[in-house]
Amino acid sequence: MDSYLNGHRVLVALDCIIFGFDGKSLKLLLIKRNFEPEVGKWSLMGGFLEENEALQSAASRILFTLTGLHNNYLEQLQTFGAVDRDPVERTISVVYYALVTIDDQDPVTLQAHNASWIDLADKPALIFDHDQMVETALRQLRYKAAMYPIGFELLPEKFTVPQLHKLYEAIYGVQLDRRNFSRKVIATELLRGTGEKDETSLTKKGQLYALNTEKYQAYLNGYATFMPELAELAKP
Amino acid sequence: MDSYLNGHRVLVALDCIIFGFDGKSLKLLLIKRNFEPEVGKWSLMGGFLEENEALQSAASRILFTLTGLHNNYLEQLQTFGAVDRDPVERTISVVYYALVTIDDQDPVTLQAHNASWIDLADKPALIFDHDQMVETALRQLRYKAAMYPIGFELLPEKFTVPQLHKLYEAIYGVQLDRRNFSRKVIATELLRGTGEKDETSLTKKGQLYALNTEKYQAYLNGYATFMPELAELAKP
DNA sequence: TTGTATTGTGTAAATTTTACACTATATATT
DNA sequence: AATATATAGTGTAAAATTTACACAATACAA
Repeated sequence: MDSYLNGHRVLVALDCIIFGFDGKSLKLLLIKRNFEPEVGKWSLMGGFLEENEALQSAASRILFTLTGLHNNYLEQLQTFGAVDRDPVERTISVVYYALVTIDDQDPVTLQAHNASWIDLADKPALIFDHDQMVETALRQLRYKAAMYPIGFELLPEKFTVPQLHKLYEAIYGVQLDRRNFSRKVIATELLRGTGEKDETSLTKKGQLYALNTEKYQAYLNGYATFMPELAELAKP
Repeated sequence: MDSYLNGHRVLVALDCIIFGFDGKSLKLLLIKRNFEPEVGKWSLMGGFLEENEALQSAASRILFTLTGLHNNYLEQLQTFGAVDRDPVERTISVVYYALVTIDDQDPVTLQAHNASWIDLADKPALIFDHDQMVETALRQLRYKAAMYPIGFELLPEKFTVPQLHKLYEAIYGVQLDRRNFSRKVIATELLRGTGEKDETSLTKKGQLYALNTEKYQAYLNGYATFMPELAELAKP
């Protein structure tokens, strides 16, 4: 068998939801389009699947193009396939979401693509079905960040427990008791004390921790659930 | 803008994991292929996306073709996009999973496709990346069935609590305390007593319940989490 | 030195989960 | 008809977890 005859072949788009955290709120990397179609409107970063390119590689390429970053957390979310989702031509879009550290960005690359970090709360309306993609991605992030400690992917290498606490409040949009949260995180044994303190603080300086990478891998492989009670917040 | 020039267009396959429950164990509807490629081997039911057809509609069509059923629980799982996943031609496959009641099947349609219900524990090796699809689907089913009461989609209209209990044990592959499970399910208010009893039982006949559809909708919309503690069993 | 903001530790009440004893119903067997 | 066996259904207490909040420690500014 050489090929499937009579098959209908379609253009495969990829769109990427890029999450970041600035210490206060959850952010999205969005682009104000300086190209067709829908020039002037806001959208996710996207592209098309190329010949001899795996989906995951294509998503990785698109993320790299915009941010200059490799090896970030990048996971497939879902594929959007309404017939008229793109008025230009029938496409399906395979959507990925990425977690990146905002500081690691190359500002020149960002500016070249007319991209900026937007507070999730201030998100403008996006083109096509991109709003729905963001909604789905946030739900998936909430689920994954409860089951696995992937939130760390949004923080710099060294961080304090209060920073982690603010991150999780931002992800779930709720208040979490600071003291109970701290104890729970410490109990996971995911943190390795560095002995350093957060010198940027204006008040009491918190202890800086780094990720215990072995434990982290164990958690990713299902060794235990990171914060099971948060999974309930990943609902419609 | 009339079309995207220079874009690479690919064949979009769809594959469908169909779960069923026979009262004892979780089953998969698999086909022993009587057509090319990979004739004679086991695989999931699949097909190709057609022109002017939404992904969800295509999945629904494929499910209907095999089972004669409409309006089943059918949810998109993930898209598989390795370059060489199909040796015949480069394709990507959008995978859906369905929950159906085994009794509702049309045996003639099943036989025409050479399809049979196989115990999940006895699953033969499948073609291409279909084994991986099944593994991912089972994980997703475990997650969803913990958060939302979708397990009911696998049971007949009227069922007893012990039947539901056996179903959940089959889904998660663990023993769940019969008595605690029963109380927890009753507490969800998802069950409406019918006053009838399970006459097929050889010993004490259990009370037959039906689903409270309003509550069911509420749970699907995030009103509450069905069985949060089971979510932890949805891990690699 | 005092006031304010934040970090970090202690602890008890409330809730949920877990484990298991016991009763009830139906059929088969003696 | 009595007894044995299997499954359905109810009760309850111990264990574990979650939640709520008191209090102490650190850093800087006024």
